[in-house]
Amino acid sequence: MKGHKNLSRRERQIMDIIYELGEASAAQVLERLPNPPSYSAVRALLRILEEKEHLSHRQDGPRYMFGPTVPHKTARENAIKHLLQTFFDNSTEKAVAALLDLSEDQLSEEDYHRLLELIEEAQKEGR
Amino acid sequence: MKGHKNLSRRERQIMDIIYELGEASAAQVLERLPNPPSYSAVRALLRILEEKEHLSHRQDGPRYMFGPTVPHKTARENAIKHLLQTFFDNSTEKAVAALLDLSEDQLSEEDYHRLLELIEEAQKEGR
DNA sequence: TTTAGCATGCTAAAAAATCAGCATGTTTTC
DNA sequence: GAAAACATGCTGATTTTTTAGCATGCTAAA
Repeated sequence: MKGHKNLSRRERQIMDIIYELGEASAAQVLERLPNPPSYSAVRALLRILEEKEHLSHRQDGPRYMFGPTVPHKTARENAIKHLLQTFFDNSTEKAVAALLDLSEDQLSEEDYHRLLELIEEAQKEGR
Repeated sequence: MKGHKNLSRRERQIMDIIYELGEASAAQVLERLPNPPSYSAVRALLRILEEKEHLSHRQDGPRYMFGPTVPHKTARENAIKHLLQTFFDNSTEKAVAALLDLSEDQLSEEDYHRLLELIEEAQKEGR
């Protein structure tokens, strides 16, 4: 019953923002929402997400800061799995290829070096 | 106004299924939907997605086969961009690392070899 | 301490999404 | 060729989502 799969449109948008920021206040979320609704509406959704246990909050001075219930790493993994299944036929290679293709222009010589090391290390550990 | 961002829950589930399969009939979609609704409901949603121009159909004998309007490659790229931004701080390296970490067990010696080649090639082309 | 600025909780209305049913047409099977 | 199986188009009702508004409390500044 859990997972991102059962979130509504707005709920998902909000979760994405919070994953991106790590944690966020209602105002921060509002700032980044496309077609932003009222401040009230955002708070209502945050409350709902908290009821569904996708978020929890801590008090930060006068305001609430909302963060994900699921650890960042877990959420990441789930997101990757879903991406692999939906678009890459569960092939790690295809995904890496697309990733490289997409960011080719922005990668420096050193970046490539680090990537090579990354793979060599993974290879060793795999033994 | 486009993009996956404005899709409702069911719409998104359906689009994911269709991206995964390439194209699909109403029956195929129904088979794979979590908490599957009626056949009628699925068809209604497919019609809506077609109105919004996320899908189009072709006749395949007696039935309709629905496929994405946006080319698979473009959809992929958008999905990756979104993932990078939401979970990886727009860092290709972090994403590759997570990808390797996730599928470590399933990668053979040869797979690693191909990955290395992939990166070396990208590096050359980048010059 | 009084006031202005924000914050929250709660509620109810408006809008959108989701669903199922019926009428109908076309293959396919017997 | 009749019937069963399966397809579509369309429509209207239900449910969920999304929204804004109001009452209230806390913080900080004048």
